[in-house]
Amino acid sequence: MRIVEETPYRFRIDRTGAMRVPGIVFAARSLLPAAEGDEALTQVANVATLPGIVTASFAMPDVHWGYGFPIGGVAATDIDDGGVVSPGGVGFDISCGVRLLIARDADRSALAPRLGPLMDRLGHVVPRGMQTRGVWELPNRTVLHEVLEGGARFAVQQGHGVVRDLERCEDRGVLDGADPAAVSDRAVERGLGQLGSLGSGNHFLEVQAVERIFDPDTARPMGLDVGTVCVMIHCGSRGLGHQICTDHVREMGKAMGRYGIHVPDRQLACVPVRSPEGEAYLGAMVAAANYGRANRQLLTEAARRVFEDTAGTTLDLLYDISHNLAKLERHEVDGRLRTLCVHRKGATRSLPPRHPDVPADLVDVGQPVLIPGTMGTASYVLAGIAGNPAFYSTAHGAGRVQSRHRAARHTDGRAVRDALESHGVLVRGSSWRGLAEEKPQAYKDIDAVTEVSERAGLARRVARLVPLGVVKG
DNA sequence: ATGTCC
Repeated sequence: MRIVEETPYRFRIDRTGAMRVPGIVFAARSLLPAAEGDEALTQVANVATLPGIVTASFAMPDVHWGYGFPIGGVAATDIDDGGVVSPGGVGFDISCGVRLLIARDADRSALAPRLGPLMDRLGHVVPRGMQTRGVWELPNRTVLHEVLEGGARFAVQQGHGVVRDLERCEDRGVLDGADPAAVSDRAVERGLGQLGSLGSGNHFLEVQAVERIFDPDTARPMGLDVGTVCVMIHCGSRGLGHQICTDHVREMGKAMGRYGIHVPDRQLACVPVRSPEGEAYLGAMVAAANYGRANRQLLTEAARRVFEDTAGTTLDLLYDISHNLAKLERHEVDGRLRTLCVHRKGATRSLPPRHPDVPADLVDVGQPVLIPGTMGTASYVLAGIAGNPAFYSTAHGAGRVQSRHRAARHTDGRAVRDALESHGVLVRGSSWRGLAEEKPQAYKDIDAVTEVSERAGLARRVARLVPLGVVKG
């Protein structure tokens, strides 16, 4: 496999073999994996073989190895030209995403004396870790089905939030087309008790402060200034989404042959979007997406109660965005407007100014793009820009450079906590093993990832946020 | 990511 440097921030994998389109990697030499034989870049090339794929198999600056598709991958298929949908292009944690809340009445210096008690309270009320119960244990399947169909909108209707929250959610907090019948009994069982919980791995709830503004004219309407206190919530659809992915990968693996589809990796199981199996997956995926959005909404309410009680401040939602999702979108390809199934796996949608799906009061600046770093490092707010070449997508995080296993091999989670606290970041963890797996050294440099995202023409940096305290899944 | 393998 040959990597061609098109510009310092854009690399091309030329078509070979069964590839239908080239691979395009937005990165810098310093972020690019050791080119030949790299697993993530091989996955970029594998994705390029999928039926109906258009333009290119894209990789974002945080690309790394994943299940079938790379994490940090974007692939769009033309649904009227045999285009497929692949659960591997969404990921196991369907609708995993980020929301950012802004504290209205307390800046960093005002909050400082109360940070310890605040983190203690957050640590007490935010459910996290494997197999945890959520803050809203659903009484029965009927209510769960309402979550699957209504997402964050249903949560707000039930009193868990305010209407303004929905104006700042992707798709106003709910995607149409959920099909609870395509969600297995086992997925439902797993989903009943976990709504309003972080989970584990890289998921977190973090108290942050704006440390630097890159673009004041965009930061101002977003409500961000140096010293502004924020809460970032990163979580997904827990066991429900995981089970849906597992179920539908299995079904697609069996059905693929009937559609004459052959892929270079069985983890790329896929079927045409316009097929019974494809529609079933998308209906179940939308249900999980709505569950993930309701999950973040419930955790928002838990954080709000703590901030109001402990610091006397209200939390306003800046934006909520998923970075693991496939969406049917209209895009112009080769001069023709087409309906595409855009897979974003570890990639953030980033709509430009004046796009109709950007919240009305932010339409002049573009969609907020939320990019968390790893525990103890910075996170970023960016804004979508016109001319994004990857179906309006950009990076989603720092991106791993070490596997979980390698990260934890010679590291004690206590040492990770101590190092963070010595830098003034309060840590409320879930497991020592988990902290070791998430040590900052296991990830790429988030400053580099976001700088390259900007230089590659994917988005523009607005603000850099630093952590004050982290509740870790 | 995940009742870290039905």
